Amino acid sequence: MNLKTLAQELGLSQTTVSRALNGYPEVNEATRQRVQQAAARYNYRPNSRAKGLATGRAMMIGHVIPASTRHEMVNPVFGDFVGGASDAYARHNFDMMFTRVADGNDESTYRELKAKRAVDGVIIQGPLVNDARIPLLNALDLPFVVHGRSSGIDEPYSWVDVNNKRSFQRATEFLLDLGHTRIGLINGLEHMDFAQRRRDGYLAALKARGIPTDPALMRSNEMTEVFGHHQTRHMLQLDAPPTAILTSSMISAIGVRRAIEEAGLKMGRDISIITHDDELSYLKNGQDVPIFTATRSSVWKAGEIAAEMLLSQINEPANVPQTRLLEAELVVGRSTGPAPQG
Amino acid sequence: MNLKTLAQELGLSQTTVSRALNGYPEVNEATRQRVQQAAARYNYRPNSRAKGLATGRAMMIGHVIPASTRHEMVNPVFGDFVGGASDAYARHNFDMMFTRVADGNDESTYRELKAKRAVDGVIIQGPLVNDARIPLLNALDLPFVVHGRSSGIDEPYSWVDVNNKRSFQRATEFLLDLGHTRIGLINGLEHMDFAQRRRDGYLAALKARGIPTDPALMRSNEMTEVFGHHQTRHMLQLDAPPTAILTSSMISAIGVRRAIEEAGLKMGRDISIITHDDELSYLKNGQDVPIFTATRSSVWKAGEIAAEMLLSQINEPANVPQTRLLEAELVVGRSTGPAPQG
DNA sequence: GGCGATATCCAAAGCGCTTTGAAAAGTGAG
DNA sequence: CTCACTTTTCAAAGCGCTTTGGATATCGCC
Repeated sequence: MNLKTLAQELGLSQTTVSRALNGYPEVNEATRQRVQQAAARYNYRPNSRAKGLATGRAMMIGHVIPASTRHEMVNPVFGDFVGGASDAYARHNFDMMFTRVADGNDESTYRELKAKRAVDGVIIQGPLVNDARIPLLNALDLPFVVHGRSSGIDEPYSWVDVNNKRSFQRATEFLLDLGHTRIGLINGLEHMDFAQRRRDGYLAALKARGIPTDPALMRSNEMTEVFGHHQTRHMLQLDAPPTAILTSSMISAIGVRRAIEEAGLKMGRDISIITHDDELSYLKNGQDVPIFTATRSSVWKAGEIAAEMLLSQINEPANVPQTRLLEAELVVGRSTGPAPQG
Repeated sequence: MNLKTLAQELGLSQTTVSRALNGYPEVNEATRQRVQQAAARYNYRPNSRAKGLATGRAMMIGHVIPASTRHEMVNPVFGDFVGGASDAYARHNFDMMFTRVADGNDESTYRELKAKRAVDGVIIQGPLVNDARIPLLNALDLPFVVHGRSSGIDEPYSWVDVNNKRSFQRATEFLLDLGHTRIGLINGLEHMDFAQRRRDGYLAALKARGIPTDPALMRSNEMTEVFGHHQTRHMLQLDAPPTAILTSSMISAIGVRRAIEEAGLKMGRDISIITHDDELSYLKNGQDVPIFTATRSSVWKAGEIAAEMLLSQINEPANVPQTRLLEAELVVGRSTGPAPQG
């Protein structure tokens, strides 16, 4: 069923039928009813490609996923962010498109997306320090919103980010207040912008109290369970092991806990943990009382906000760029306690 | 830049330019070179909607995600499957589209996808027992492949599945051979088809050895870490606690292990665990020697296979339906050992 | 030198929609 | 009953591509 035959069926022109369905005022209310009923009866939906061609709108948002690290697509943080975004898209009748791209082909992928007019805008996830995608997309004039920020980029762009520096600074101060002075940091990959900001927060808090930093206590890598476990085991074997560990994700925190328990220590008594908690849907931090003391900020929510921002910019290109800085809350769980005496 | 102006620029007709770029033979090789170079120079890409309208192909595969359970999209199994699928799509220049759908609106969503011609085919994930989507899609005549099967559906359809029954039967037999007779089953939601098949395998193995089944040892729910932990704690408090536990996912196995360790028991000595391991990219089962003994089958790979199957059906509607049953391997890790004497 | 076959290119139609500009129908005042 | 307006409908152009059915140029061969 298409417009043409539907119009014939109704004895009307395509114009009138189209307008009736799209809510234009210049069509008699009675006719509109007739048209809508017929459309429902025949289960008519305008062909999305034809409509897109005529309107110039794709009604589609692109997400580009680097294939480099398999993890990216599969990363639970990624999943939750995308879940939130797609809620927003659904509200506006947009769809989301995923393109996996071989390593290093980002640029041509974005160019292609633009040239093909496949999407109305894109979301950038996991920005690096000095991320080349930002100047590229600005140059391409393709609407975009970044989840996170990119240190070193001067030009304006739209972003939604958590105040990573502040939240890790607060978490570190919290541990310092409990008397901890040897605090480990198990962080994400160093070239990721968020990891750098978290480290900055950690360092700032230590510096403010005149606590020296120890490179042996600062590790960064992809935040898997195994990584958390591995690094914790190493740190515990140091001559002066940490009494507290700060980690960048719940997943690695699970590994940290595992290493602690394997060492016969008790979390929250012998050694404290604070983790960043993205409030992942399938990885809840305990039921009522959180297992881990955590800096908490919902990445699902961030996805919604970023998507709404992007859609608003597509509709109103005037109000670009927009930015939004979210503050993480510091929630106290059972994984922190006063530094052990000794 | 579009075909028309590119053709003008070259002093050729749109026909020739189009054919040159699409590799048709009836164009002089020299001209083709000229055209390709010009296309590259202007960074020309055919407008995907126009192309789709002309060809009737969307070059897009749909994935519909029920919003009911937030978990769905975020579920790591989902993520890995989709990762594998998108690898296959990328090879064939297809893109993937995600539509989140409010609970219970599946039917209208699929109808709409069909009517709008938004996609060339869809993938069904997480089939239930007697899943209504299968007859619907058959009726709609929209190409689809199911990841898993649906017991109770008679009509033919294409699927890719792991031999869940057999693999859990083998795992159970393995435990029985080690002398275990009280074996717990921590399974996925009962209305999920895979959970039912796994239970069947478990029951078949017990029955073959004349071991009575105990409902107190069979639990099913969404497979979170917390669920594994919670159920294990309960089971360990029984008068006759299990000496082995079979669980349906690595994530809940982690919870199982936590409960075991909290109880002061040692995994692999006091109590054995076998888990199903989907070989999730970010949740590896140990490095060289697996942590958990596991029935192993890569869900990433399954995604690739399902996607290839769907694409082949789109190109060749004749060879429908196809099916593919994957056998899981049983890999021995450090989580199993002989049943403790007692 | 002419003829059929082949290689190369082109004009125009068509995919299914939106939207412009105009026509037809209806309305109320004079 | 007319005229000026508003309301309602329509024909046709256009979005950017593919593809059909020719047209034109080239070639081998007798």
